[in-house]
Amino acid sequence: MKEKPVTLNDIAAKLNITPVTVSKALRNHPDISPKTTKLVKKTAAELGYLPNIIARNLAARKSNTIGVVLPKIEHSFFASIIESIYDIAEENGYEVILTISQEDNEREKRQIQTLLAMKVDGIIISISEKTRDTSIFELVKRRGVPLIFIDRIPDMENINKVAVDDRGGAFKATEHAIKIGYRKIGHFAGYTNINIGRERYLGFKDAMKKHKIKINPQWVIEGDYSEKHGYNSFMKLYKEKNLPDFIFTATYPIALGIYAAAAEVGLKIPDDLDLICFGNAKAIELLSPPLSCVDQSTQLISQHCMSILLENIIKGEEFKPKSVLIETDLIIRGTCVKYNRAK
Amino acid sequence: MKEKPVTLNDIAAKLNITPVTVSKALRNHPDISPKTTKLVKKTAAELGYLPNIIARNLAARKSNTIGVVLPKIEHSFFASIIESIYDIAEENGYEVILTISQEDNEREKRQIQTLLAMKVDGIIISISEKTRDTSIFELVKRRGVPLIFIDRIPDMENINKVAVDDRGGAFKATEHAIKIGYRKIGHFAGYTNINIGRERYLGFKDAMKKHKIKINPQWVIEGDYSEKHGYNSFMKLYKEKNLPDFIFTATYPIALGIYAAAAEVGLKIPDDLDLICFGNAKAIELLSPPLSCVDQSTQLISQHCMSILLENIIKGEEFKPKSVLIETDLIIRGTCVKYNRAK
DNA sequence: CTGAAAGCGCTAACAT
DNA sequence: ATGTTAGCGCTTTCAG
Repeated sequence: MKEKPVTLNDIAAKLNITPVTVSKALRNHPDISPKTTKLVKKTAAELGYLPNIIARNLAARKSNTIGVVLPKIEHSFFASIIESIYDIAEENGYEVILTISQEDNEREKRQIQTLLAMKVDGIIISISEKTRDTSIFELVKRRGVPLIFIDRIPDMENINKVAVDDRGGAFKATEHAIKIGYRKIGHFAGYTNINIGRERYLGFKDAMKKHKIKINPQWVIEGDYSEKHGYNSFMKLYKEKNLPDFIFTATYPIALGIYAAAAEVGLKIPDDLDLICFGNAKAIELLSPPLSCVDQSTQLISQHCMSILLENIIKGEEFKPKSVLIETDLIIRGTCVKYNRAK
Repeated sequence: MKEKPVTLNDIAAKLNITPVTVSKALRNHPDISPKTTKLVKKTAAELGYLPNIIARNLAARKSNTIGVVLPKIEHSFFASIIESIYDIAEENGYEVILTISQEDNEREKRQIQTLLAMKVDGIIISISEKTRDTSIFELVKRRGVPLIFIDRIPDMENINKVAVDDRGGAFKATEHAIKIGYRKIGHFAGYTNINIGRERYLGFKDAMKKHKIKINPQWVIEGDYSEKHGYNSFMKLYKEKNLPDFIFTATYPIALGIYAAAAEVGLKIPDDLDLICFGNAKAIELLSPPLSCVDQSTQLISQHCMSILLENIIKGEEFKPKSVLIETDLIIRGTCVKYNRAK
């Protein structure tokens, strides 16, 4: 019933040559004469030969695969990043194995172990919001497996990383709000145990400090990166009748939560409450009003990430860790346009 | 410098037993005494042993991996599906290898070949919008690799599939528009060479026919599933001053394109043009007005899909193909609420 | 309960 | 230019 897969041996037998010759021919090894190579390839195609990648990887001690660990995929930032990673990997002849930690650091750890066990040639990771223990990353390094962090990066020395200029971007956004006239400014922050939450908060602080505006600590609310955080934090302040005029949010889902909450209680954006967020997405472009944001190029992140990782894979031990910082762009749409609280 | 990975042999040597015993102990084989098993596991942990999955798979002729081929990932429908697939796979001890065809049928074909070459235990696929040739799927079947199609399904006999009741859902949406009073109804369709495009069009037609409304062919525009299709098709009709009162779109990105185009030319939704789309997403819930839609449960799709596939993997040859049809729900939000063209 | 033998399908090094 | 030998690290019979 079930077709037995053809192997190197089958095609060798048919041609009265050895499997080794076939193997080499298939991989365009210069040893083999063009004539034989051609013949072998033709026969392989006829028989519907597909190499057993598992056996190949075992023998070659190389998997031609890179592992990726992302905290989420249902988020346009990560979805977009992984799409380009796949594209670039394919162009360079690599497979990719994606795992999703779901923001769970234990799961993340298990997934990294699995990736090591699968003998991936390199690992790309954006850590979960709960990750604090870096020992697993040290293990990867000790094993000599090239590793690169993107966007969400632990505090470690001598690592490859592609970070976004979170602090600078947050500064730009906050300063823009100040420049158009806002003073009562809040920040719905991400957890500050992780770089992106911390840096975005610092950028916010930098701008406030530069313009000598006192930060109202009640308006700075730390939480996760979700809509829920935005919704709940807004509602809390709303019930306390303690809303600021303007909020800078650490992610776009947080802003989405605010949109939903504001609609629910009948407050108008940007008239009653104005906003800007960190991170771009199709979803916020079509909001009403379209949400302004700090844009981070996922294209650039993926490109730098892959080029560093591939170089590291090729050079191996002698490769010196590289670090790239991606600049951000301020995109002003329907929010954060002008001061709306002329009381 | 680089740590050499510990193997079965290393831990066998240390314990003065054979690798075979170690191998069995690690996998809780009943052969081995609890005492030895415990000792082996302890030592393995101490040495930081990680099994070489490649070698294991080669020897066991089983990869414990399922392959997934999706046309896109930056689309909330697929992102959501793949997230649950990962979760369910993990619960059942399977790895997943995801590939993305980017709606390219050639790439899709290569990816399926790679998956076969990697000896995956099963394959889940949602075909690209261009796929017409089904020979590669026949090959998979001949090779005896369990295969299941989800959502986008080719015309084939005897296959596992989890489809959505596209026709019924499209009917519901269109009929709802008719019931609230619309008569000038258009449909921005997907390519009808693929089931979802075809079925959604048929559902639209069913409803029109049932209510004896003539379909204006100029208002039925076939295209891909993108925003661009929505934008361009809207603009075309707009320029011809030939817009219908109401449009049912085959996907939510198409509707997003219409929102963008309408905003550009200053037409108000739902007053000047009303809409409903097939497929739900966070992004459309927060539009202004929130877009009504036909909702398809990604949860259910993933669950059925995985349970059928896993059963097929276990039963092998004797398994009879299964087919599931997922019902849809009409979600009415800020569009498609009442007839707005009281002229 | 433990081990010895054999091999999964392929590739790398070394001949010829 | 082709073949020989050996082995990647593990698992599966089958013997003891």
